[in-house]
Amino acid sequence: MFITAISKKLKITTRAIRHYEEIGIINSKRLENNYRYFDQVNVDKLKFLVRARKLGFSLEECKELILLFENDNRRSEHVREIAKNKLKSIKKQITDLKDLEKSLKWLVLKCPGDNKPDCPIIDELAKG
Amino acid sequence: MFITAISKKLKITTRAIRHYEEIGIINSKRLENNYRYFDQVNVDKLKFLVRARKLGFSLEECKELILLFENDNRRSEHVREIAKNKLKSIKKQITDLKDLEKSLKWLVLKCPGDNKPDCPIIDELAKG
DNA sequence: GTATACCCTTACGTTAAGGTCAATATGTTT
DNA sequence: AAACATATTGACCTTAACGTAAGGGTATAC
Repeated sequence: MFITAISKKLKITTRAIRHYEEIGIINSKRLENNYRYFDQVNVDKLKFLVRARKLGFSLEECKELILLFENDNRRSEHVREIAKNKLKSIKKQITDLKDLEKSLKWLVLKCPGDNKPDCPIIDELAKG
Repeated sequence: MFITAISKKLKITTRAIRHYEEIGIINSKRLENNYRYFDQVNVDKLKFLVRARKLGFSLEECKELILLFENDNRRSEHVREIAKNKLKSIKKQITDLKDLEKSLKWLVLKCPGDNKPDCPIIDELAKG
């Protein structure tokens, strides 16, 4: 398959695909005219990558996962460890964002939102 | 105050402070030796900025908030609108992350995490 | 007179792509 | 064969908020 066909199939841009190749996550063959050609193996890898990205893994992490994907001697504990770490960081992000949400909610609630300058939000940010 | 003193006081790096100045959010005076000098007004602005950053506002948003902070003719509804928009985007981020968390949790649970290659996480990412 | 603790500017690196470009390549009309 | 439309290529620019390093000035203490 050519790059545009895959990009449509996987709903990602051609630019993204080239980027993944540039940083060595995936690869492709070249035809005589220098066009990229993706065989089934490469398409499957790309599919894997897209799915992993959707699960929140960074490209670095995806790279690692693909190596495991391709390694028949992998240990599932290794894969699980990566997923657990990601889960941990996602949990932290959620906690942090919830804290922000709480503070912001409270401030928005306290602010009259009228045409006068007195504003508890500004006051809170400015307080000594 | 000099830049290092403030950075220690506000627990941010000197690089961050210079950056804020570079992009025109804050400003400072210069002494004869070209050192930055921050008077009380500038320190207060920086404090405001640091607090706003902690609440998750981008530097662009902080810039806007500081303009309102300094504008005695502001309307509190303007400030409230900015905070409400931020709140909305934070809520969306939380929802998205929770979805990821759910998927990952399930995968981690299903994976045996032993020394064998069979891994439901890999299978899930690779599935047709 | 040198050690150290500051301070300065310039400028490239980071994440994960998206945008834009000119230069080729291919395919279809005329 | 020439004109035109569409694909593809690599390369460089941009984003956010700094981090990091290089290379050099200044101030105080010992």
